[in-house]
Amino acid sequence: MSANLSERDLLALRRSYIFSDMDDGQFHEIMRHAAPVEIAGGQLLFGQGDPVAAFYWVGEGLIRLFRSSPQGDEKVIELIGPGRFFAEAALFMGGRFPVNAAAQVNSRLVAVDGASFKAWLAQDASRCFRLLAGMSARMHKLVNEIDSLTLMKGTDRLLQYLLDHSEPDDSGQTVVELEAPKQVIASRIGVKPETLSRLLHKLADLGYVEVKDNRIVIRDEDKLREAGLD
Amino acid sequence: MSANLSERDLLALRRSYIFSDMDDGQFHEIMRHAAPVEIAGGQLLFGQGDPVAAFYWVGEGLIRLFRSSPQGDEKVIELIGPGRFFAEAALFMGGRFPVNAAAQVNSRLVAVDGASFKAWLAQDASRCFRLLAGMSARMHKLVNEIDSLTLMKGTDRLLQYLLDHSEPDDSGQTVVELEAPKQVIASRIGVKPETLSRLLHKLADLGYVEVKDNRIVIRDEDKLREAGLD
DNA sequence: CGGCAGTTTGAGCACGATCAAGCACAGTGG
DNA sequence: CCACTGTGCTTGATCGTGCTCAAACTGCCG
Repeated sequence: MSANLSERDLLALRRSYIFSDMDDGQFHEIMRHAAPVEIAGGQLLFGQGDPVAAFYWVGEGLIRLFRSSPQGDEKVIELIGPGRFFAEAALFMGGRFPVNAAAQVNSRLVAVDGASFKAWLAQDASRCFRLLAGMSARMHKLVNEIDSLTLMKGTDRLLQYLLDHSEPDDSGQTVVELEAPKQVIASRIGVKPETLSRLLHKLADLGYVEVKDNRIVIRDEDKLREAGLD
Repeated sequence: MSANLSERDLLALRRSYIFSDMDDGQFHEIMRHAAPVEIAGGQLLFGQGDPVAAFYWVGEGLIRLFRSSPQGDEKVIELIGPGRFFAEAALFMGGRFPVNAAAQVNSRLVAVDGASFKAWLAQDASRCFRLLAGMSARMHKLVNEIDSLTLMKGTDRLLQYLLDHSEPDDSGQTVVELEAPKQVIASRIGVKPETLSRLLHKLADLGYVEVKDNRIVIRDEDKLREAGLD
């Protein structure tokens, strides 16, 4: 691998949870084993079961991690946006990716060579601790996911998703900009596209939200938060 | 903590994935910070949100890791039997347990002090690698769990559970001994107890299995494995 | 014997899936 | 420029899995 990484990406990686707090020498040493990757929207980056050669950091774009069933249905496990890593855990998992990864839109990634990274990790236990913490956090999210898939209904999961992704707008409103097409969001929250459509409509009818394409305005955040809904 | 651990448990721990391949000195050093824990069936070991002081190894018995909903329903995330660790990951997760843990039956555990363990880990990166591998494996299982909760129906999950837990019998039959009461297994596979009862009955009617209390004899393993069921 | 927990069985219902049609919009080619 | 096509989303009608509520049954223990 060579180091054709942009200055901007190097800076961002430098501040990431894995590589922060280290001197320039160390950082450039590991970046010698990192390479930029451009991938077009819709393309598969790797498939479940593929051998693991590297892990990735997202500079720009959106990566969809998903499982697919023999029947062709797919379940979106996670959507990975700019500034985040994915597949670090796979390095330690027997050499095979446990999920598929595809670009949702044109994306710019950085691939960090797995073997080099492991060698670099092995030099200092404190480096491992960051990784352990990152993996723990991800495990926690997975447990939450299992929790909400079993203990909650579709509506509740949608509400949770909306509240998790809501942000104050420049005009002072609380807004969710859907990061991907509705069908992908549907899979993410564990319902079919038709159902998501109906759920959004229901919330709109009840006056809780306003839906306009990918933009969802939250009318009454507190009411949503308490709502067990009917 | 003091070291009142039984010789048998020490030996077993010595061979566990975390502590194998190390000399006696190292091992006894860390075991000075381990303590035996006896817990009666039904008792709560720790609750979700409790501060993490230690992680555990099961010598004998069965521990139920679960989440509970505001409505009082609970979802069993995992059942941990003899020879396995749990809550190692929680050490790195901001100091709070992400799930509840209760003894399913009277159990004998070993609690390993978290702070001491982390200090011990920090001395050598290769120790971290074992832990990373263990956590990766657990993450993989969680992803599988999400997968089957969304992509499969109750019957399929039951079949998967049965096949995963089946063992050859002394009399040559393939048998599953349910490790816990049916209601717990039901929660584990993501259905209500009533539903599990009906599903088992259906499989029995179809001639795939024979159910007698906690003992399930698998009639035709291959047929089960292929069966998408009707 | 009565009480209790775990399990089973039954009847009805609700959530969400499925199947199918229709709509809006963008890109393409005649 | 306008049909033609494809894609994403919506809407409607129907169906099925699994939940809810309720009652009865079992084995177990006081």
